[in-house]
Amino acid sequence: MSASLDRIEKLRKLIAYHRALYYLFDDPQISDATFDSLIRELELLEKQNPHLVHTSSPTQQVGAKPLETFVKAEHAFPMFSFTDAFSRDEMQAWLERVEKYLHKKILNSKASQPSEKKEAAPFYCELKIDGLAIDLIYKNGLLVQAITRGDGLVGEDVTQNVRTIADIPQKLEQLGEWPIPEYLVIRGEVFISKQELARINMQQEAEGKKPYANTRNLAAGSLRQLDPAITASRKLMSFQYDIASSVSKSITTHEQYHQLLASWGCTINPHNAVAYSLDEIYALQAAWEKKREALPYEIDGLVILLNNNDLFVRAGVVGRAPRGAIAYKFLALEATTIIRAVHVQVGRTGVLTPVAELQPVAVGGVTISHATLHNFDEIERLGVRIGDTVVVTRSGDVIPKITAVITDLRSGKEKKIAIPTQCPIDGSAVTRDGVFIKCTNKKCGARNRNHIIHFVSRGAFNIKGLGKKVVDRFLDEGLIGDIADIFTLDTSDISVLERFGEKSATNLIEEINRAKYITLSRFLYALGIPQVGEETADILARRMEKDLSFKKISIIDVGEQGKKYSLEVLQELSDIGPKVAESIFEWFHDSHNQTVLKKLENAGVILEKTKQKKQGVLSGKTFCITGTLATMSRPHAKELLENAGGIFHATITKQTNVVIVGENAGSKLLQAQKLGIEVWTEDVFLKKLQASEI
DNA sequence: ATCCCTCGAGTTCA
DNA sequence: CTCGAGGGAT
Repeated sequence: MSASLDRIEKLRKLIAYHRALYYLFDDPQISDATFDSLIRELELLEKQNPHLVHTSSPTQQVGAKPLETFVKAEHAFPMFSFTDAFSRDEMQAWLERVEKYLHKKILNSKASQPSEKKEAAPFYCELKIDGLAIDLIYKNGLLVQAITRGDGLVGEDVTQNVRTIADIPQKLEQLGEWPIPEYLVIRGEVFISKQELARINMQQEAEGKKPYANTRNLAAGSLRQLDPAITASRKLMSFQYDIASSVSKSITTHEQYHQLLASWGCTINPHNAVAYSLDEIYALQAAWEKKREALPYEIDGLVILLNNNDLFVRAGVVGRAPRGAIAYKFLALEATTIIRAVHVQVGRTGVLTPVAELQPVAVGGVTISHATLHNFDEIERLGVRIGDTVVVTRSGDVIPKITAVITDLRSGKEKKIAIPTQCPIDGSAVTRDGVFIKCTNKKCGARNRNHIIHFVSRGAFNIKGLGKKVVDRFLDEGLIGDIADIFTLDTSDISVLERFGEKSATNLIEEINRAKYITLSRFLYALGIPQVGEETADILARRMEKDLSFKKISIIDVGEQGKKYSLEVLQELSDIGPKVAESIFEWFHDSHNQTVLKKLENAGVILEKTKQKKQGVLSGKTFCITGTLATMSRPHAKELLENAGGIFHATITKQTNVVIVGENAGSKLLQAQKLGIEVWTEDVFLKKLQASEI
């Protein structure tokens, strides 16, 4: 119990500190998502320990106290914030809470039928824009005061600055049937576009000033300039979305508030919508999560309100937020968690890679339990220790990344991560090579295993049915010791293994026999020579094929007895310089490698000529694929491309002629647009292929 | 000597 | 997908 008390105290202090940075100084040092993550942990702990909750806790407060530089102004109607929901379950729970509190079903089964949509919708959904809320006070239709949220009760008077925002009317005009009340308090969001953030940050950088972290940050900073001229020079935008003061009794829904606001000349977000069911809300949320990138401004979710104003008021306020509304946020792309342990892996090249074992945490829709720390310099740079609370991100990239350590949450029991002095697999000595620490034993178990896995992988020997799991079993059973042993396996070796029947054993052996015929280029790649990947292997193969006859591995004349391909000759090849040449030379010079080559030859591995590049409609063009293609896998697309004479590359370069985009296109699409590269959809690609067959 | 471009290598979860 | 580093151009 005292451990959680300690954690609660630390969290409270930390949250109060970051909240002050955020609200008072517009200078957040952690992201909103990280902040949310901390708040949620505190809320959970407080829930488990209700006796420890008191009003001073940050969970019981809104915002922070205003700064002294602006004149304080009291809100006539307190400004609240919203409770967050991150999942459908939480939305469901919210609805149940509200219904229980009101003793009333919000959703009657009839209204959720599309044909019964004549009644007012139960929900109103708005985009939750990442800006700051503002109170706008109008007297007889004239804007007299604008107040920031502050702590919800007292904010700052920023009227002069707000007068520079075009989207906020200085004077309301009656455009429809509704008269403008004498006294009116409108709520709105002030924000700034992503484009404007980019423009201003470029300026800041040119002037050697600190760039703004995000659009919210910039909007807040711009609104709180003491000189309104600066505010005016930045294109602040605004939508108005609520009326706090009372209006005609005939207005019964939140949707009508928006119609009213529009009829008075306010700026309304055109994307707001009503919803008749939770399912509709889910669909909207999912749709916006996809489309958010395309919006000119940042949104971090949707705000869902009870559309009926009477019910909304009756639902009251809980803590700091109205019960009748909820912020349905998009999946956070980062979260905080604790490092439970650090394991060291050994890769094919002998590099020791530290991998953090994390307390599982949901980030961007998946549960993360491991994250690479890359190398020991990275650990040093982050200053991370075992037991630390860290920030894990998963933005755009699929691979989770530890981006920061929250040192304020340390209890003192965290352990430093020791730099290994020996290989964790076999205890061999290690050496330092740049940022990497490497196992010196070339036959190290882990290295051998990963080497074999590389050898049979697609792009190399491409032996189907021989993946990591099977390789591990064969190694454990002593069926194979090195890559060459694969080719001398026979059915009887395998079929004795558990869960390996006659049939699957035969299939695998057939697959292995088929793989014995391999192009020189793939063969060289499969060997796993350091610095030699697919491209370099191809260059090397094409050179060797010019003056050699094929089939026998022994024709590869590099290394100890090598005369044909000396270091000098290798370096003459494009893209091969002294380092790569030396790596190749050394690999062939190694006696163990020579033995393996001989074993491969004896086992019947036959080299074939690397395929000539075909001629076709796509000849001479270089292609790159991003996203998921609907009608074919990527390797298949690659094959089709090459059959039509095209060249496939995994990455976009200046030499790329065409980028083919599928579903969920990644960053490559943006890059292509930047470089002005032609973009084809899958349909266009298929049509071109068809044209080539005629 | 310096910059820019490209390749190699490592890695997560469902 | 991104980082680091090798290779080549300037």
